Amino acid sequence: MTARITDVARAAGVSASTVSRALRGRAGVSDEVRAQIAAVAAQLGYTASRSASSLASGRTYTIGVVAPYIGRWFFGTVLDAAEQVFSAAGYDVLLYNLGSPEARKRFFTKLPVRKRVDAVLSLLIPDEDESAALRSLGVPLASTVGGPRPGFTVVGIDDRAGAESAVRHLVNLGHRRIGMVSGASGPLHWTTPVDRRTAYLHVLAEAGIEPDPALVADGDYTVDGGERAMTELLAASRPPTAVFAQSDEMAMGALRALRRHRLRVPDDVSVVGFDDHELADVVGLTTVAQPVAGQGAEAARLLLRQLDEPDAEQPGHVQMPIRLVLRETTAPPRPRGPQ
Amino acid sequence: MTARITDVARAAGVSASTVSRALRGRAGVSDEVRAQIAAVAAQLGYTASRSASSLASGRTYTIGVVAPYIGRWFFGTVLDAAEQVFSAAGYDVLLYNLGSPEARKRFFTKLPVRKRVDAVLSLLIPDEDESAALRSLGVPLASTVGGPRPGFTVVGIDDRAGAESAVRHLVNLGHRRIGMVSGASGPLHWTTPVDRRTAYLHVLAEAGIEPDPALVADGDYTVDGGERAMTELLAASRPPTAVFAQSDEMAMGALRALRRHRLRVPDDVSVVGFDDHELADVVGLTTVAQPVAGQGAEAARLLLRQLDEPDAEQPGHVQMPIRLVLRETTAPPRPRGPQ
DNA sequence: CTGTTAGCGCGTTCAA
DNA sequence: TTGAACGCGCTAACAG
Repeated sequence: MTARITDVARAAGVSASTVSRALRGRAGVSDEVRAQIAAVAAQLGYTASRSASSLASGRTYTIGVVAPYIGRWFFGTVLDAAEQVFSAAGYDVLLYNLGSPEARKRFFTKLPVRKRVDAVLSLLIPDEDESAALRSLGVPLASTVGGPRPGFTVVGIDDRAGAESAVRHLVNLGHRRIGMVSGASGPLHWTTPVDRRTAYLHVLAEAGIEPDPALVADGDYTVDGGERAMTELLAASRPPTAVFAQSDEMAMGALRALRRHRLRVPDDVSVVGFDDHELADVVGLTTVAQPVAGQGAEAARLLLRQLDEPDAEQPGHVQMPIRLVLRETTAPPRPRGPQ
Repeated sequence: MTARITDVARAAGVSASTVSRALRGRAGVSDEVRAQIAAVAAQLGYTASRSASSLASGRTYTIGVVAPYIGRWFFGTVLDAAEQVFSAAGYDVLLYNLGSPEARKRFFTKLPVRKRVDAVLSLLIPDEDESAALRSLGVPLASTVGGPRPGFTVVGIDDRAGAESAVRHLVNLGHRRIGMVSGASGPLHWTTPVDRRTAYLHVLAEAGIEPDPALVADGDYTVDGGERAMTELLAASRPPTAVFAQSDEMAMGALRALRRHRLRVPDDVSVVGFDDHELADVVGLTTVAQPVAGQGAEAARLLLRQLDEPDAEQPGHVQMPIRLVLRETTAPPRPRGPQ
């Protein structure tokens, strides 16, 4: 079997406590003894059992990360960046993928992270009960999505400002019939789509454009959903000359739908996305760029800092910069519109 | 604090052992006592401490997943699917993102999963030493990449057949100057790019085409790398009329490079990818489709079966189906080639 | 600076 | 069917 702490202690001719102190870099061990122990431990291939040490110390050196749909670019990228920060600091990551309602319910009722993690990073927006459940863990909490919430350190962007810049861009190009492929309107307590919709309506009002319900469709934050939504918009009696998609993946689905309808972008229809997806550049998508990996890394760092200095002041909300990236899917409307 | 097993025992008027047995569904507890205990536990919000129970039992109900670059579509998708299978079976997932050489080295020397996981799923191809390190954990091992390896259950595809079908497609269209954007040729012991390269050379030989080293460039499995590689190929004295990219992400980078050079696809240059990325459809990319999520889910299932029935026969290698998907980035070469 | 003692919260014998 | 005793491997508090 694998070596235990007493094996190292015996081989080094010291007590188990000394080995423990030496290996964890705690003070109170002479340099030579420490070096000796390190050598013996390395030779025996000794690693302290996390179960045992966390049982004894109460610290787990593990961070719980809860996410919906890891396969989605946005979440995968955030997770990737956060994981790097955590593991560089010696923390492991316990991942919970809560895409399905059952998985989500199971997680929040059983709360398998209880006593298993030192902190939680949430990539999803919990509702009131879920928030309370997380707070009951008694560990630092952070999130990279949604607005400020009590008990959480939230690293996000100004969704309204971002969406406004996208829609305003279309207005400035001269579009009047501006559609929107919105995010999931489902039971998720997701403020993002709401904020972006508010921004959309706000800019239309500002420009004196009457909103048309037939020009808004739900794209469920997926490529396929975006395609369906765009198809729906194109079926309107007076289809849009420009569309704001609340995510790049939906925007790409919209592009696919347009291609299938033999409509040209941006000649017939302009499209703006949101995220600056890794592949947005490939398809020439105009979009609102946000620092996705940056948000994951920053949230991770803030969590680690809370762990290191529990008493230090913590920002409740950090806002990262956004910017409109102009590419090739937007242009002024054609004189007479599509068809 | 959170309730411990003795709290439940006291409240239910039984001993801790009985609570333990009752809650884990072990035999030897009367139905009424079991129901009573379940009620009390639920009311107290009791969940057994994973640290304590794994220390006592040796089982962790945790699976370690090691991956490079979770942010990459392929790995994110595999991970997503695998996680769903694991969590549905009551297992947690410990994620290790080993993108950087330092992270990778740290992981394999310290082996933080020792005594922490019941099994390991590897999304990367370990070299000999790394394989040995994983085997030394003494737990079931599975992988979704590369070829068969001792000690591992590998769920993969026939890389050679897949690459051959892609290159043969180009040959059949009439192309003679066929380039390749290959995968990382770095220190990773990654048999995939080697297999795909072998297939490429094999098909060329079969067609009586002399391979030209100037028509092969390394794209590092990234979009940016694919763009660089394509740019390199275009700088050749006689550039290719068709290109096989070893991944869709590199193919998309190649498309971007072509667009920047004002070359049209497929009129000037044909492009074939590999993976059938979620967005391949959006850009109309012809590619070799493989069941990515399917591989993750299947590997996870095989791992769980090994945990349930340690003595059952296990397949060492499972091959999933592939197929060439024809879209719009491939066509016969123009009579006189580009320029 | 180092060793000894006493748990951390469970699961698992063994008796009853 | 149940309970008491023990130990999983480690860290923390206390001596020395």
